[in-house]
Amino acid sequence: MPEHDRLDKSFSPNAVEARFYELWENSGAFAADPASGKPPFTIMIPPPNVTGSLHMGHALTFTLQDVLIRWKRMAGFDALWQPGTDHAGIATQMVVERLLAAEGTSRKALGREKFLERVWQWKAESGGQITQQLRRLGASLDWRRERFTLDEGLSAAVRKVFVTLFNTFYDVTPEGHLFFSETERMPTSQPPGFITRPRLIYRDLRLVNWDPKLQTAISDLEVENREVKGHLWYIRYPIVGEEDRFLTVATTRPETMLGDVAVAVHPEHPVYRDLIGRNVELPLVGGQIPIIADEYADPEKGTGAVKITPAHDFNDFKVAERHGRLQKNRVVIDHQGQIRFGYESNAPVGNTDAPTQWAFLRALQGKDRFEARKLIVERLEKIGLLEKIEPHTHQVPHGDRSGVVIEPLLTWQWFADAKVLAQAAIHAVESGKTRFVPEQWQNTFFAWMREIEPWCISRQLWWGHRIPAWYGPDGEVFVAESEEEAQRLAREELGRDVELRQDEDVLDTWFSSALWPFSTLGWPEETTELQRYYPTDVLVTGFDIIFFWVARMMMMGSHFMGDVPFRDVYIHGLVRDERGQKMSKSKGNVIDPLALIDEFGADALRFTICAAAGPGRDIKLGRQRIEQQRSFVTKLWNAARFCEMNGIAPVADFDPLQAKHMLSRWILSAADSAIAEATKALDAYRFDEYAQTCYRFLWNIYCDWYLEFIKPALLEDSADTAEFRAVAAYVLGIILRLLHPVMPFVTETLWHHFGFGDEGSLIRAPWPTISGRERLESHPDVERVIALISEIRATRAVLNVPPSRPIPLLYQTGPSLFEMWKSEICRLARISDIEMIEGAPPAGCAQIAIDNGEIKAFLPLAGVIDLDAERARLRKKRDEARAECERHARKLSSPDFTKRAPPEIVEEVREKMSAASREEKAIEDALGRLGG
RNA sequence: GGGCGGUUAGCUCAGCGGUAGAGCAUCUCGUUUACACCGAGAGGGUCGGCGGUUCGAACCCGUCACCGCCCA
Repeated sequence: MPEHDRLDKSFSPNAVEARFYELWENSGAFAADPASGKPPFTIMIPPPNVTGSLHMGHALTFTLQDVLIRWKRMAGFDALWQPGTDHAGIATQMVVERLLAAEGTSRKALGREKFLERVWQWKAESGGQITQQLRRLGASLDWRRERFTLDEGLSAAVRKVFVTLFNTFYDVTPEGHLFFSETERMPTSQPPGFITRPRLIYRDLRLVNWDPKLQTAISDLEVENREVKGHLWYIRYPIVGEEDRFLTVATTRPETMLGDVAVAVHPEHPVYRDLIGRNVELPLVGGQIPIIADEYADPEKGTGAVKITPAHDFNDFKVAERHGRLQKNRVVIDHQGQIRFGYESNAPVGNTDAPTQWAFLRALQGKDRFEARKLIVERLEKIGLLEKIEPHTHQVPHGDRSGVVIEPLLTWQWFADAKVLAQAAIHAVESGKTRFVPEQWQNTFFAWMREIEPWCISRQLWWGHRIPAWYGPDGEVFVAESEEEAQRLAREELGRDVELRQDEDVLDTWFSSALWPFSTLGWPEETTELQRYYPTDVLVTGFDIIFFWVARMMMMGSHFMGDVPFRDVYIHGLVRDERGQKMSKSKGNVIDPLALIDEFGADALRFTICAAAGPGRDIKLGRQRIEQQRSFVTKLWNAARFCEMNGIAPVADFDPLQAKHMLSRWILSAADSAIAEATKALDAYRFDEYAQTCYRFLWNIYCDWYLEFIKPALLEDSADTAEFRAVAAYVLGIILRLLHPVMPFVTETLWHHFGFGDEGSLIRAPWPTISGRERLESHPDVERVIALISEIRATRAVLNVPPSRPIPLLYQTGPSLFEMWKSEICRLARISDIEMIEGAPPAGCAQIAIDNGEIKAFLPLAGVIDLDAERARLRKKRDEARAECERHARKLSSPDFTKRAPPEIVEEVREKMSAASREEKAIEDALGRLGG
């Protein structure tokens, strides 16, 4: 053992964590090495927001990833764990805007350029704190390769992808196959014939989810539906040409009536069918709108008639599209969520003699949508067109960042044709090129991908990748990777130099994240990294992120790389609090992983997470659980301390195959089993089983039995002592290596302390392998001794013989077991002496039986124990044996069973029955001796 | 309304066709070369209900109930 201080009485994580982390990082232990010649193993982290700070969800996902990467690194792979952050367009812009507001200024006051400077400044000062926090967790990311989605390289990839997709057209063959054609110079004014061939990225006037607070489009995924208690307002629309006849519609958003273009009823509706094709007057606004037939109108809902407002409702938009002649762009609410007539192209109709309420409408102009709702309802009531109001609970879309009600808004945006891009990704999962673990998540993936809507990729923000599109004087679009290139295209198409204006908008952050698995490796350059590490081996993430990351990375990776971005997608659960509640700031049940690390150490947190990470389950975590699991870290520490005190240290050329003693062979064999099980568990992403295997082996085998068995030899220096020490050290070395992926700090500390290797070298140590063919053999003798000692202990406990009172043990026939293991039995079962007896045991003995009564022993306790208690104990055991015997007998007596069940099962049951019967007999004998 | 997942010992969860398991908690005993964040032991479950398939079901199928998510 190296010369240094003894291990402290307890492990102090805080004293070693930072030091080891630095040691690893500075020595290049985390670094992937493309030149290594080892097989690669790659994990890309789904990049966290640059604004983010470490929460329990991160702690979970990064712990699992770190376990995998450390394991593979030890197992001889060239492990690349690619770190980085994304620029989080909305979140970051909000953070900086808040700062500006506090300084009394604003984004708009600063102007775009100054604002962006400010954001970069913020990023330099406070961005990416999560990368520091991940170090506290022990995450062994290859920091030298850290990337940011707005890096020059990644930005170039974004531009390239955008331009390429813009210039990619697709067609569908009659067989339904997609094919793509790229052209670099497709004139904006497309010749006829090309018009039917859509681009993979295009600009379109469509309804999008508009966040009136942030004033940008957001994607479907950034919208969350919240249940809201609202109302259903029943509004009467006068039927044209009939006095006092109305068609009543029910709506949750009365203010949108200003933009109605029709009323729809079900084509088969018994009452309304005759109204189809006629008109109603649009109240307040005036003018006539048609009554149309559409199955969207559900006869069961409301009145069965629905108002159609295509410019402000997704469903209505589709209805209007089906009825081509309807005016689709009748916009009455603007980007700030205010009433705005004449916004785009339309104004109130007001061209008939219907009672248009001009003054009222003028007063509405510029009013907030919710205030307008109130005013409109009041006015309708006043003129007698409000039939009734019912309370109504419904789902209302809210922006997940801003928290305000989303307004569907008709705007020009850029879209990616997700439907087409999804095809290859769907196929990859169908064909097993990418595998979900647990498998059922593929259904979620399929459901989303098969129904996917066009992906709105433009955002009305400043922080992000500016859309590489430039507009000419007459609105011609030139999409290019640079302004010079756009100029060239413009010159080519227009025949002259013109002034170009770049699109003001930026791209959705997820657009760049989707490229992460290859853009970080240097794409579009053909780097060695790209060739070596793509496709990556596994993506580890939560199910809430399947659509955001998994789906989009799959789409982009499949399209641009021609292969999936990852082979496996491991989906873990969500972290919840002890009671199963989702952690949220508003509930106040958030736990800070850094506080837990401070208190219990990173190893304890990591082990707790790992042990709880069963497949397809959410993970309930709280302080208490970590406190409990910390005892395992302590157990390891104390076992090591015991070893240290007893001069256990690695023996240089120790060969486990040469170990002679039965105990040595038994523990080495058990270690082999633990290695095999732990490795198998990790291979199957069974983090819980991996943790449990290590736990059991260290605690219930190594500590509880092996160390206990060898204690006397350590003390007295017997012939076996040297071997026992060597084996103990060897097995400790296995334990440290097995546990290193999940508990890197304590294991690394002990590794060096015991002289297994240099300081900080465990991370590079080889993953343990099974030591030899016969190691997985069984060792019935040791198992029997353990069973015997356990039986004696149990008997003593039930009979209230205190451990402080040694008692003798008698045995009848001569298995050498008792002689061979005499001292162990005596010590561990608190036996004073072991003696062989001839003939029947003396009266008043308690009987110990193992191997179904094959091996018997007796505790002569006459006068010491309560014979009634012993009788009761034996009767209970006998009844159990008898019941078991009968159960088996019943089975065997059924001809159905013996005829139809597999013979080996029948044989097994027969075995069990006879064993139970022998046991019953043995106990019966003992009872007889006790006269009961 | 559609889909997915869950319902097993007081708690947290394994097991997913051949006699119900672990950890924690509870109770009893215990200072024995580390460890009371410990050691030895014990008690505790008709595996959500009902049907079905099977020689045999916690496990497969159907159905219902309750809980939780996701999508409309």
